[in-house]
Amino acid sequence: MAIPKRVTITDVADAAGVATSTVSRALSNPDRVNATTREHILDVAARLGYVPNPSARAMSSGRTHTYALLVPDITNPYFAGAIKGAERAAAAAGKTLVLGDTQESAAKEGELIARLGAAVDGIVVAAPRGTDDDLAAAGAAHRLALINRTLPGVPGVPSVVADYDAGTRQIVDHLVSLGHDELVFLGGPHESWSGARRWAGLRAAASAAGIRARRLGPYLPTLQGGPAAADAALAAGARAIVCHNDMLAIGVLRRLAARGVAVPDAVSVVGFDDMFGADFCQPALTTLAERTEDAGACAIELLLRPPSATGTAVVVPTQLRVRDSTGARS
Amino acid sequence: MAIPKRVTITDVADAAGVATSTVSRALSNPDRVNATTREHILDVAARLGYVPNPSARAMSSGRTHTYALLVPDITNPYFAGAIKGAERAAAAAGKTLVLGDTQESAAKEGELIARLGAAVDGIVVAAPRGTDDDLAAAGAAHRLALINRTLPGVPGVPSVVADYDAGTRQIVDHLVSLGHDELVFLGGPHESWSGARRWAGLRAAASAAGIRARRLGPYLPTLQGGPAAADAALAAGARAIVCHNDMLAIGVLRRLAARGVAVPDAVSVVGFDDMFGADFCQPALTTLAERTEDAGACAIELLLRPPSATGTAVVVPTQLRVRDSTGARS
DNA sequence: GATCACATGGCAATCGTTTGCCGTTTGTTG
DNA sequence: CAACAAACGGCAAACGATTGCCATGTGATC
Repeated sequence: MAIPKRVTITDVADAAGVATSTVSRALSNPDRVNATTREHILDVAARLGYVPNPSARAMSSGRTHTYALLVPDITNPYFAGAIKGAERAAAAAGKTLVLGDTQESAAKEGELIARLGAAVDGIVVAAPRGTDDDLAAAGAAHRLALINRTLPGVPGVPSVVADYDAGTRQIVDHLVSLGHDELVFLGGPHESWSGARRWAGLRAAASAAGIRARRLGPYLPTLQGGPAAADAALAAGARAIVCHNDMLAIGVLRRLAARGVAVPDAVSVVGFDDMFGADFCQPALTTLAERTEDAGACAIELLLRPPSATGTAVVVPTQLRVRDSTGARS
Repeated sequence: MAIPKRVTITDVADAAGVATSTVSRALSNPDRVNATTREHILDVAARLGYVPNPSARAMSSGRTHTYALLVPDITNPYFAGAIKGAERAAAAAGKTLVLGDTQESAAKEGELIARLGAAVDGIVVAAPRGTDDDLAAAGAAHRLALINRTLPGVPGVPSVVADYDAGTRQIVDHLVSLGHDELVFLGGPHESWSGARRWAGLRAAASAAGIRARRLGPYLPTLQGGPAAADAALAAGARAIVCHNDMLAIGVLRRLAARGVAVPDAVSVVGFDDMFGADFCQPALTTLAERTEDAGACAIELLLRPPSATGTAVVVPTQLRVRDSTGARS
């Protein structure tokens, strides 16, 4: 099973009777050669099955045409959208996407950035776990773009964030329209940047709407966090519960069902993310959808653009998906 | 925001007062240099923050230390496990994983193989969409490994497959023990290799157990396929339904619920994959789990190994997860 | 008809690393 | 103490592409 020797640019040049430089230009700088010559070279290249060697290309040009996407946990469906979007944007631009799983660890994240930094033209970090300083340092050494995190005061590191302000307002408006006059937020880990934004948004929106908002937690942002969170919410007399994310929300739903609490009749539950499964859990979850696919694509596009001196923060809209887990206050 | 110039092996060599070859060997061939020298070089390298340039390394050594994983649809949670496993195995070996989404298309799959083939040391194709000929050709040009597909008669292309024979036997045994004496299989697309294996296994197991097995379909292997599939199964008088995969099974569950058919009291439903969400849909789905994470890791490991002349087919076990969607025959 | 500009293609240096080969040093052995 | 081998480190040639610079040829312009 010998791997056939690869066809190099020299082979093409020889076969076409031109110099390698001409072949190179015919392929990557079409205006630089005569149309006839180019046709001929392209023909020969196609006939020989020539595929440029990316490493060699990277060596001389300095660009690898490869981008990296780092996520805290690949299996978390929340990130599947971002991965898909990034892959789509990269593929559309003829770029390659490499994927890294940081295992929710700031250390692993830093390691990956250092290791991949040399191999790619830019790195997208989704929901970064590192500190602002970590990220600023990384941003100084590599092209970086962030998803759901901003780096205030650090120019040159663009980011894409979900519009939590508008989103949380939608949540509050929805609950208010159902007759609720207070909500309980079941928070996730304190370090979570998006968690902080979600709570800040909820609090502001609640205050604007004249209803009360309380925060409990932190809880594990997973199914396993559900029981503790649900019990605490019930103990606090909650009628409207907003959860840090859908995983927790679904965990809460299960606990409520186990305890015989009717949703949405006795208690309303809202999640964040519109994660895969949010529509087929029982009852189907009302949740704030984030268009993570657009966010992923957008982050890659930010890196494809020439670096902008001023750090951009693209805001992607969010939408409340009203399903069956929210209802009129009892 | 100038990207600082990267430290090269020459810088390290100069700073350490040795030749570049020595630095190179100190890093990648430790036994070839004196321990003292190596220590010194490693120190200097660390102090300077030297990171080897992967492209340059690839140029001279021919190995990129990068592997590709191609999946039909990144957002399909079924593949999340394989992605995670592959990433884990690659990271453990100090390798980089690049990800490709073939969008369920044989053409895109072929394109990606051709484009990435030059950039990686090996490619894992999960649930390949290409024909046997396509894959054999690709396998001749690149190191390839397949997940859930075999290439009979083509040596040199190893694969990892789920143990559907044992798995379907478990399903049938489970149904039989619940008093069922026939089952209806709601099939997915005809081209699906695993679909064919699943049906073949079910049929054989059913025949061995002395119960009847019928196949309906093909249906869309998605939530959207549910209504048509469920209606057909009901029309056929099914009491035990086995679905091509969990997505379809959940679609079927929803349709049954909508039609007021009690699960598992009136009808039992079984899926394949133990996909994310199978445990929190309503009722929780009995399904055959595939350990896709192990499969992904295993596929990468097959590529990490020196090429074996004889194509291997690693079989990873499957397990039936009995939940709430199956019950005694009514 | 001389001059000039531009289009075109070739030469050769370069990117950062690996690795085959060779020279030197050092230690071992008879 | 001579002879030899092993250990170690350096030189320089690859690897396959890009790209700055130069040489040539062509047509346009005065």
